[in-house]
Amino acid sequence: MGDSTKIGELAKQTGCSVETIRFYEKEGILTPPRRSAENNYRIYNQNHIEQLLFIRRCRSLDMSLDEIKRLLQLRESPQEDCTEVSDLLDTHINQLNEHLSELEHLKQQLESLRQRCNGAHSAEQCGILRELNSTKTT
Amino acid sequence: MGDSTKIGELAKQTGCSVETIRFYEKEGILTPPRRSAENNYRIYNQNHIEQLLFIRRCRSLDMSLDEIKRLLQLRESPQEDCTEVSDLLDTHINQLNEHLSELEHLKQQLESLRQRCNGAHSAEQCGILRELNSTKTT
DNA sequence: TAGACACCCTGAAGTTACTATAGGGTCAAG
DNA sequence: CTTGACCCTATAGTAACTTCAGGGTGTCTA
Repeated sequence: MGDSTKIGELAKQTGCSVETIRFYEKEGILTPPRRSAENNYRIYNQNHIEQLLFIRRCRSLDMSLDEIKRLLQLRESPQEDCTEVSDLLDTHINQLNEHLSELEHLKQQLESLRQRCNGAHSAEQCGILRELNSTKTT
Repeated sequence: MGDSTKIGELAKQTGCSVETIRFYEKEGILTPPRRSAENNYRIYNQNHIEQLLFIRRCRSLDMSLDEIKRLLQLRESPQEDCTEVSDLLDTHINQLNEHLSELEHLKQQLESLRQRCNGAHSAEQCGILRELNSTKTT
Protein backbone atom coordinates (compact mmCIF):
# COMPACT_ATOMS: atom_id res chain seq x y z
CA MET A 1 0.00 0.00 0.00
CA GLY A 2 1.11 3.57 -0.57
CA ASP A 3 2.69 2.22 -3.70
CA SER A 4 -0.06 2.18 -6.27
CA THR A 5 -0.74 5.81 -7.01
CA LYS A 6 -1.27 6.64 -10.66
CA ILE A 7 -0.33 10.01 -12.05
CA GLY A 8 -3.82 11.50 -11.94
CA GLU A 9 -4.17 10.57 -8.30
CA LEU A 10 -0.75 12.06 -7.50
CA ALA A 11 -1.80 15.22 -9.27
CA LYS A 12 -4.87 15.50 -7.08
CA GLN A 13 -2.94 14.85 -3.89
CA THR A 14 -0.31 17.46 -4.62
CA GLY A 15 -2.16 20.10 -6.58
CA CYS A 16 0.13 19.69 -9.59
CA SER A 17 -1.13 19.07 -13.07
CA VAL A 18 -0.42 15.73 -14.67
CA GLU A 19 1.64 17.44 -17.36
CA THR A 20 3.76 19.23 -14.78
CA ILE A 21 4.52 15.97 -13.01
CA ARG A 22 5.71 14.40 -16.24
CA PHE A 23 7.69 17.54 -16.92
CA TYR A 24 9.43 17.39 -13.51
CA GLU A 25 10.38 13.81 -14.17
CA LYS A 26 11.80 14.63 -17.58
CA GLU A 27 13.84 17.46 -16.03
CA GLY A 28 15.30 15.11 -13.43
CA ILE A 29 13.63 16.83 -10.50
CA LEU A 30 11.17 14.15 -9.55
CA THR A 31 12.53 10.59 -9.23
CA PRO A 32 11.14 8.41 -12.04
CA PRO A 33 8.60 5.99 -10.58
CA ARG A 34 8.32 2.33 -11.42
CA ARG A 35 6.07 1.39 -14.27
CA SER A 36 3.24 -1.09 -14.39
CA ALA A 37 4.28 -4.16 -16.37
CA GLU A 38 0.96 -4.40 -18.21
CA ASN A 39 0.34 -0.91 -19.44
CA ASN A 40 3.47 1.11 -18.70
CA TYR A 41 1.58 3.46 -16.40
CA ARG A 42 3.67 5.36 -13.84
CA ILE A 43 3.16 4.07 -10.30
CA TYR A 44 4.09 6.35 -7.42
CA ASN A 45 4.68 5.74 -3.71
CA GLN A 46 4.60 7.87 -0.57
CA ASN A 47 8.13 9.10 -1.17
CA HIS A 48 7.12 10.59 -4.50
CA ILE A 49 4.24 12.39 -2.88
CA GLU A 50 6.57 13.95 -0.33
CA GLN A 51 9.11 14.89 -2.97
CA LEU A 52 6.48 16.55 -5.05
CA LEU A 53 5.03 18.44 -2.09
CA PHE A 54 8.54 19.63 -1.26
CA ILE A 55 8.92 20.84 -4.83
CA ARG A 56 5.57 22.61 -4.70
CA ARG A 57 6.47 24.40 -1.48
CA CYS A 58 9.75 25.56 -2.91
CA ARG A 59 8.06 26.72 -6.09
CA SER A 60 5.49 28.60 -4.06
CA LEU A 61 8.48 30.40 -2.56
CA ASP A 62 9.50 31.20 -6.12
CA MET A 63 12.63 29.10 -6.15
CA SER A 64 13.99 27.99 -9.49
CA LEU A 65 13.99 24.36 -10.51
CA ASP A 66 17.78 24.38 -10.33
CA GLU A 67 17.65 25.62 -6.74
CA ILE A 68 15.06 23.00 -5.90
CA LYS A 69 17.11 20.26 -7.50
CA ARG A 70 20.01 21.20 -5.25
CA LEU A 71 17.82 21.35 -2.15
CA LEU A 72 16.46 17.91 -2.92
CA GLN A 73 20.00 16.58 -3.15
CA LEU A 74 20.88 18.14 0.19
CA ARG A 75 17.73 16.72 1.66
CA GLU A 76 18.88 13.28 0.54
CA SER A 77 22.24 13.52 2.29
CA PRO A 78 21.37 13.99 5.97
CA GLN A 79 24.94 13.83 7.24
CA GLU A 80 26.15 16.83 5.29
CA ASP A 81 26.55 20.33 6.62
CA CYS A 82 23.55 22.45 5.81
CA THR A 83 25.41 25.72 5.29
CA GLU A 84 24.63 25.52 1.60
CA VAL A 85 20.94 25.44 2.38
CA SER A 86 21.00 28.71 4.28
CA ASP A 87 23.36 30.26 1.74
CA LEU A 88 20.99 29.36 -1.05
CA LEU A 89 18.13 30.88 0.86
CA ASP A 90 20.10 34.05 1.58
CA THR A 91 20.89 34.49 -2.09
CA HIS A 92 17.28 33.92 -2.93
CA ILE A 93 16.11 36.49 -0.41
CA ASN A 94 18.59 39.04 -1.71
CA GLN A 95 17.37 38.57 -5.24
CA LEU A 96 13.82 38.98 -4.08
CA ASN A 97 14.68 42.22 -2.29
CA GLU A 98 16.29 43.64 -5.41
CA HIS A 99 13.29 42.63 -7.44
CA LEU A 100 11.00 44.26 -4.90
CA SER A 101 12.75 47.60 -4.97
CA GLU A 102 12.70 47.62 -8.76
CA LEU A 103 8.98 47.07 -8.70
CA GLU A 104 8.42 49.77 -6.08
CA HIS A 105 10.28 52.20 -8.27
CA LEU A 106 8.24 51.08 -11.25
CA LYS A 107 5.03 51.57 -9.35
CA GLN A 108 5.87 55.18 -8.59
CA GLN A 109 6.71 55.87 -12.20
CA LEU A 110 3.52 54.27 -13.44
CA GLU A 111 1.35 56.13 -10.98
CA SER A 112 2.92 59.42 -11.84
CA LEU A 113 2.40 58.64 -15.52
CA ARG A 114 -1.20 57.68 -14.88
CA GLN A 115 -1.95 61.08 -13.38
CA ARG A 116 -1.16 62.69 -16.70
CA CYS A 117 -4.51 61.65 -18.06
CA ASN A 118 -8.00 61.51 -16.63
CA GLY A 119 -9.57 60.08 -19.79
CA ALA A 120 -11.83 61.68 -22.36
CA HIS A 121 -9.07 63.44 -24.24
CA SER A 122 -8.14 62.82 -27.81
CA ALA A 123 -5.11 60.58 -28.10
CA GLU A 124 -3.23 63.51 -29.51
CA GLN A 125 -3.66 65.43 -26.29
CA CYS A 126 -3.24 62.47 -24.00
CA GLY A 127 -0.73 63.30 -21.32
CA ILE A 128 0.27 59.68 -20.99
CA LEU A 129 1.21 59.29 -24.62
CA ARG A 130 2.98 62.64 -24.53
CA GLU A 131 4.97 61.59 -21.55
CA LEU A 132 5.87 58.26 -23.11
CA ASN A 133 7.07 60.18 -26.13
CA SER A 134 9.47 62.28 -24.16
CA THR A 135 10.40 60.74 -20.82
CA LYS A 136 14.01 59.81 -20.49
CA THR A 137 14.63 56.13 -19.93
CA THR A 138 16.02 55.54 -16.48
CA MET B 1 18.91 63.83 -43.81
CA GLY B 2 17.63 62.03 -40.75
CA ASP B 3 16.97 59.22 -43.18
CA SER B 4 20.23 57.37 -43.45
CA THR B 5 20.66 55.68 -40.11
CA LYS B 6 21.91 52.13 -40.24
CA ILE B 7 20.98 49.60 -37.60
CA GLY B 8 24.17 49.92 -35.56
CA GLU B 9 23.74 53.65 -35.36
CA LEU B 10 20.10 53.29 -34.33
CA ALA B 11 21.18 50.83 -31.66
CA LYS B 12 23.60 53.38 -30.23
CA GLN B 13 21.08 56.19 -30.30
CA THR B 14 18.41 54.21 -28.51
CA GLY B 15 20.34 51.90 -26.22
CA CYS B 16 18.88 48.80 -27.87
CA SER B 17 20.99 45.98 -29.17
CA VAL B 18 21.04 45.38 -32.91
CA GLU B 19 19.48 41.97 -32.40
CA THR B 20 16.66 43.42 -30.36
CA ILE B 21 15.87 45.95 -33.09
CA ARG B 22 15.63 43.21 -35.70
CA PHE B 23 13.53 41.22 -33.27
CA TYR B 24 11.07 44.10 -32.77
CA GLU B 25 10.70 44.42 -36.52
CA LYS B 26 10.02 40.72 -36.93
CA GLU B 27 7.40 40.92 -34.21
CA GLY B 28 5.64 43.79 -35.95
CA ILE B 29 6.38 46.29 -33.22
CA LEU B 30 8.85 48.47 -35.04
CA THR B 31 7.86 49.63 -38.54
CA PRO B 32 10.08 47.94 -41.15
CA PRO B 33 12.46 50.53 -42.57
CA ARG B 34 13.30 50.94 -46.22
CA ARG B 35 16.25 48.99 -47.50
CA SER B 36 19.27 50.19 -49.38
CA ALA B 37 19.02 49.08 -53.01
CA GLU B 38 22.69 48.06 -53.18
CA ASN B 39 23.23 45.99 -50.11
CA ASN B 40 19.81 45.46 -48.55
CA TYR B 41 20.84 47.22 -45.33
CA ARG B 42 18.05 48.63 -43.20
CA ILE B 43 17.86 52.43 -43.35
CA TYR B 44 16.04 54.24 -40.58
CA ASN B 45 14.71 57.77 -40.20
CA GLN B 46 13.82 60.04 -37.30
CA ASN B 47 10.43 58.44 -36.93
CA HIS B 48 11.99 55.06 -36.27
CA ILE B 49 14.20 56.55 -33.61
CA GLU B 50 11.19 57.99 -31.83
CA GLN B 51 9.24 54.76 -32.15
CA LEU B 52 12.08 52.80 -30.68
CA LEU B 53 12.57 55.24 -27.81
CA PHE B 54 8.85 54.98 -27.10
CA ILE B 55 9.18 51.21 -27.01
CA ARG B 56 12.17 51.40 -24.70
CA ARG B 57 10.34 53.66 -22.28
CA CYS B 58 7.36 51.36 -22.19
CA ARG B 59 9.60 48.34 -21.67
CA SER B 60 11.37 50.13 -18.83
CA LEU B 61 7.91 50.41 -17.27
CA ASP B 62 7.64 46.65 -17.73
CA MET B 63 4.88 46.71 -20.31
CA SER B 64 4.49 43.66 -22.52
CA LEU B 65 5.16 43.86 -26.22
CA ASP B 66 1.46 43.36 -26.85
CA GLU B 67 0.61 46.33 -24.68
CA ILE B 68 3.24 48.41 -26.42
CA LYS B 69 1.95 47.41 -29.83
CA ARG B 70 -1.47 48.68 -28.86
CA LEU B 71 -0.09 51.92 -27.45
CA LEU B 72 1.83 52.52 -30.65
CA GLN B 73 -1.37 52.09 -32.64
CA LEU B 74 -3.19 54.54 -30.40
CA ARG B 75 -0.31 56.94 -30.74
CA GLU B 76 -0.73 56.77 -34.52
CA SER B 77 -4.39 57.76 -34.42
CA PRO B 78 -4.42 61.21 -32.81
CA GLN B 79 -8.13 61.80 -33.27
CA GLU B 80 -9.25 58.82 -31.23
CA ASP B 81 -10.35 58.92 -27.64
CA CYS B 82 -7.52 58.04 -25.30
CA THR B 83 -9.61 56.19 -22.74
CA GLU B 84 -8.03 52.96 -23.81
CA VAL B 85 -4.63 54.37 -22.98
CA SER B 86 -5.52 55.11 -19.39
CA ASP B 87 -7.42 51.83 -19.10
CA LEU B 88 -4.39 49.95 -20.27
CA LEU B 89 -2.25 51.75 -17.76
CA ASP B 90 -4.73 51.07 -14.96
CA THR B 91 -4.73 47.38 -15.74
CA HIS B 92 -0.98 47.40 -15.81
CA ILE B 93 -0.76 49.14 -12.46
CA ASN B 94 -3.23 46.72 -10.93
CA GLN B 95 -1.21 43.77 -12.12
CA LEU B 96 1.90 45.34 -10.70
CA ASN B 97 0.20 45.86 -7.35
CA GLU B 98 -0.90 42.25 -7.22
CA HIS B 99 2.55 41.12 -8.12
CA LEU B 100 4.00 43.36 -5.42
CA SER B 101 1.82 42.01 -2.66
CA GLU B 102 2.63 38.45 -3.69
CA LEU B 103 6.30 39.25 -3.42
CA GLU B 104 5.86 40.96 -0.05
CA HIS B 105 4.11 37.88 1.22
CA LEU B 106 6.88 35.74 -0.23
CA LYS B 107 9.50 37.82 1.47
CA GLN B 108 7.96 37.27 4.85
CA GLN B 109 7.73 33.56 4.30
CA LEU B 110 11.32 33.34 3.14
CA GLU B 111 12.62 35.37 6.06
CA SER B 112 10.71 33.30 8.55
CA LEU B 113 12.04 30.18 6.88
CA ARG B 114 15.55 31.56 6.98
CA GLN B 115 15.40 31.99 10.75
CA ARG B 116 14.97 28.27 11.15
CA CYS B 117 18.66 27.73 10.52
CA ASN B 118 21.79 29.56 11.56
CA GLY B 119 24.13 27.22 9.71
CA ALA B 120 26.56 24.61 11.00
CA HIS B 121 23.91 21.94 11.48
CA SER B 122 23.79 18.68 9.69
CA ALA B 123 21.31 18.71 6.85
CA GLU B 124 19.25 16.22 8.79
CA GLN B 125 18.72 18.71 11.58
CA CYS B 126 18.39 21.74 9.36
CA GLY B 127 15.31 23.69 10.29
CA ILE B 128 14.93 25.00 6.79
CA LEU B 129 14.76 21.57 5.21
CA ARG B 130 12.46 20.39 7.97
CA GLU B 131 10.16 23.27 7.38
CA LEU B 132 10.16 22.72 3.63
CA ASN B 133 9.22 19.13 4.29
CA SER B 134 6.16 20.04 6.25
CA THR B 135 4.93 23.55 5.53
CA LYS B 136 1.55 23.73 3.96
CA THR B 137 1.43 25.32 0.53
CA THR B 138 -0.49 28.56 0.62
C1' DT C 1 -19.94 -6.86 -27.28
C1' DA C 2 -19.56 -2.33 -28.92
C1' DG C 3 -19.43 2.40 -28.08
C1' DA C 4 -18.48 6.09 -24.96
C1' DC C 5 -15.64 8.32 -21.80
C1' DA C 6 -12.04 8.96 -18.51
C1' DC C 7 -7.59 8.01 -18.00
C1' DC C 8 -2.77 6.95 -19.47
C1' DC C 9 1.36 7.27 -22.95
C1' DT C 10 5.01 9.90 -26.08
C1' DG C 11 6.99 13.65 -28.54
C1' DA C 12 6.87 18.12 -30.29
C1' DA C 13 5.50 22.87 -30.43
C1' DG C 14 3.93 27.21 -28.19
C1' DT C 15 4.47 30.85 -24.52
C1' DT C 16 7.71 35.85 -23.40
C1' DA C 17 11.30 38.84 -24.70
C1' DC C 18 15.09 38.40 -25.92
C1' DT C 19 20.16 36.51 -26.62
C1' DA C 20 23.34 33.74 -28.99
C1' DT C 21 25.09 31.13 -32.73
C1' DA C 22 26.08 29.70 -37.49
C1' DG C 23 27.12 30.97 -41.88
C1' DG C 24 27.58 34.35 -44.92
C1' DG C 25 27.79 39.25 -47.71
C1' DT C 26 29.64 44.46 -47.68
C1' DC C 27 32.76 48.16 -47.16
C1' DA C 28 36.62 51.12 -46.00
C1' DA C 29 41.41 51.30 -44.69
C1' DG C 30 46.09 49.82 -45.04
C1' DC D 1 44.13 41.88 -51.09
C1' DT D 2 43.33 41.07 -46.64
C1' DT D 3 41.72 42.52 -42.18
C1' DG D 4 38.11 44.12 -39.31
C1' DA D 5 33.87 46.31 -38.51
C1' DC D 6 29.58 46.20 -39.97
C1' DC D 7 25.38 44.16 -42.16
C1' DC D 8 22.19 40.04 -43.57
C1' DT D 9 19.16 35.61 -42.60
C1' DA D 10 17.61 31.71 -40.15
C1' DT D 11 17.69 28.83 -36.18
C1' DA D 12 18.17 27.47 -31.38
C1' DG D 13 18.38 28.42 -26.54
C1' DT D 14 16.56 30.52 -22.07
C1' DA D 15 12.48 29.18 -17.67
C1' DA D 16 8.78 26.65 -16.35
C1' DC D 17 5.53 25.11 -17.87
C1' DT D 18 1.05 24.39 -21.19
C1' DT D 19 -1.01 22.68 -25.19
C1' DC D 20 -1.50 19.72 -28.95
C1' DA D 21 -1.40 15.70 -31.94
C1' DG D 22 -1.93 11.03 -32.15
C1' DG D 23 -2.68 6.93 -29.99
C1' DG D 24 -3.32 3.03 -26.19
C1' DT D 25 -6.09 1.31 -21.77
C1' DG D 26 -9.89 0.39 -18.68
C1' DT D 27 -14.45 0.36 -17.24
C1' DC D 28 -19.35 1.13 -17.61
C1' DT D 29 -23.51 0.60 -19.92
C1' DA D 30 -26.95 -0.24 -23.60
